[in-house]
Amino acid sequence: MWYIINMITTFDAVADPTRRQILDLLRVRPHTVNELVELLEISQPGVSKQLKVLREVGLVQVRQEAQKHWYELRPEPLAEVFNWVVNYRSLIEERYERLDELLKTMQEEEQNND
Amino acid sequence: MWYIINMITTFDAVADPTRRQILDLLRVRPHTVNELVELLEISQPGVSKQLKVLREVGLVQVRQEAQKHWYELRPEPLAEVFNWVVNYRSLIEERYERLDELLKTMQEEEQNND
DNA sequence: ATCTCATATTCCTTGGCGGTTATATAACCA
DNA sequence: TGGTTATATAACCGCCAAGGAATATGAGAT
Repeated sequence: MWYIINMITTFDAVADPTRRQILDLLRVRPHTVNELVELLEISQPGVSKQLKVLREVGLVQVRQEAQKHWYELRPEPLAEVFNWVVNYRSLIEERYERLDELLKTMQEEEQNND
Repeated sequence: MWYIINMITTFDAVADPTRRQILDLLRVRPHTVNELVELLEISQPGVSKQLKVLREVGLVQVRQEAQKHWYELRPEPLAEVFNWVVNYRSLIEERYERLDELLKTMQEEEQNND
């Protein structure tokens, strides 16, 4: 008998602001847990827990060096998010372009009113 | 006295698979609630609830036509997600490129072994 | 007015999440 | 060995989300 329980996805992982913050920090360079604890504003167990989540979805990996655990980014799973949202890219930009045009039109009309 | 309560973000909105499914459907064309109910596998109140969430973050808008409510996509808020994940784009692709190179190297070595 | 169709809202249950404190583990040091 | 540093795990709490069933609202149709 199999129970499929609650597999967390990459989308879930990046939905949490703390975890995004961690990823943004690891994008710069690997950090130890304590370094992250000092940079974030949650307790050490809190950080360890979020790191565990990130590990489970494969977004980070650990390199142990004596007592220190260096966490580093594994960006690959973000491809899923990127590939999803990129489908909307043209729509997003299209609207911006239309907005640009609207603003231009308004400016021109304003000038014509002088 | 101010209570800042639980503002849902665009990231939260797209973290839910049902809501992503709705967005993907609305990307094709506007849909009524009942159309979505038939395409998704949750109850009508369930759909209405997710649409409310999407409305709150500005990802959809409604156009009412008699009893029918046409929901259509408002992609703008996705820019936030896109702009975040795009920072990782080079990292993702870099890795893929390295993988490509590795595969090429392996193939070449294999040929050399003939 | 009443009936029906389309949608929203309310109330409820279940379950998990993000955070905490306390404790365990593990590696190094003296 | 005992002590210290670094991290993980356990137990717990408060909160809210996702979904369903029942009900309300609202807009035609007759």
